[in-house]
Amino acid sequence: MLDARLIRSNPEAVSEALAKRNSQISLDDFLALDQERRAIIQEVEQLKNKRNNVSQEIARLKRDKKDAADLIAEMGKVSAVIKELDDKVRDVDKKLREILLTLPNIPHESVPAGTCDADNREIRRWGQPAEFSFTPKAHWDIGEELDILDFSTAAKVTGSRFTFYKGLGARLERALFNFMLDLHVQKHGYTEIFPPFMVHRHSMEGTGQLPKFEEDAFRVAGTEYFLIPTAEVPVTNMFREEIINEDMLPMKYCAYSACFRAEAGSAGRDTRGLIRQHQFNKVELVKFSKPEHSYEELETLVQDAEDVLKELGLPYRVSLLCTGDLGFSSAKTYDLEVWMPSYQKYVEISSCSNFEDFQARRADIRFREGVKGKPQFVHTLNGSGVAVGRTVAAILENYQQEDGSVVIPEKLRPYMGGAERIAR
RNA sequence: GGAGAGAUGUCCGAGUGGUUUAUGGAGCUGGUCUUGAAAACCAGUGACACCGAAAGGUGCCGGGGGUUCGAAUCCCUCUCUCUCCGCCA
Repeated sequence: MLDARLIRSNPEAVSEALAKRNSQISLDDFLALDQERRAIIQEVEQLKNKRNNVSQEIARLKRDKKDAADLIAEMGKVSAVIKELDDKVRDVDKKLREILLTLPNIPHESVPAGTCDADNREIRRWGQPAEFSFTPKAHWDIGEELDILDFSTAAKVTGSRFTFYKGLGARLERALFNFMLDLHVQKHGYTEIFPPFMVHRHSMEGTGQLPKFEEDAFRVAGTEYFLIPTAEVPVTNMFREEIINEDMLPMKYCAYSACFRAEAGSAGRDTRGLIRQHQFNKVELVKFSKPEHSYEELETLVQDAEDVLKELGLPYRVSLLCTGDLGFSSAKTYDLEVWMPSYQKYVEISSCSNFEDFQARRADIRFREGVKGKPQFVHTLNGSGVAVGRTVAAILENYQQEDGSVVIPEKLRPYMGGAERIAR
């Protein structure tokens, strides 16, 4: 959520910034409502002041056993007007908030201008894509041939875009998120969280999934609960409506969770394999930072996510998203893309963003500077550390052997009961 | 799911319609005393949001709505917490 004061004082700059991210939004309605709101408030507060004073006067008269009928009658009218104006303010406030909730974040100045992913800027690469002496297979074929991934049974039991993992496949999935959690907790100093997998509407609003993207989420019928699309939602909202002590910052959390996404509008895209599922596992990194340090925190967050891929020996690149490709809530995002031999390209496996105070303002997450300082909004950041299903896909494809077996990355073997290879 | 109790400022905790526009304590800040600290004593300090150029004003006692000239206090409703019962991993 953007600061209403910023829009009020600098509307041209705001609409310019929003235009850069393909968001042609007029702020005229907002500005008109904002002005109306302040006019009504001034009027109604004067009346309330009068009412408060006269009520004291009535109390005094009653104590002295004097007649107050005239004043009471007069205040009856004043109160009726106050009620009317209060209703108006409430109505205008609601409209203003609705507008604010649909405005995306303003991109950071270091974000390149652009309209789509072709305009994203590659920052660095790590690792060499493996040369195969044979034609590498896609992970869904590898997985089915090894009998560790079963898509058709999942389709029978649940539907498309779900998967059964079996045997060492299931073990690999579990090994990966345990490995990732240990890495972030022990090496990178994050505090581990195991969050609820459902949240209420306000939390979804707090991190920016709602109200605009409701069709992307799964809602539990008959309830107000949503299945979380990422652990970012429950973990960031842990501190909703809180004022954090300055000396607690920065705070770093990592959380495993299953993630649920309706993938509305993705029909026909990545229909095979593990890349685009309605349910997948992910280890998420979440940071709360003081504003002046949030961009340093973003860089280390990206490095922490990269470390997962380095330890697993998976070639990847880091790209900086352009203004047009930026997520709704984000001010700046780096994507980590892992090399996927069957695609012959890099595929997104992590997305690391600084939301600045956009989420904090929606969820009301603040901190206090010093003992007497005024509370101000924190900056929130998060990134996948990393998506587990896509990591399985990447391992199967990058570590596949000519005989159809898959070598297990060394760092993962302790988590796999010492197994070195998955074979038929 | 049933029955009951509760939610007040950073914390504890008073307060059932008008000198409460929130009592008292703890805490916090400063001071006295002390070699220093603690204790004691004295003084100060009350969240947060909004409107306003400012002076100042308005709102806020879990959330929302209502009654009233006036609500922390009365009514309705929702959420959460606790106790007991039932059910359950």
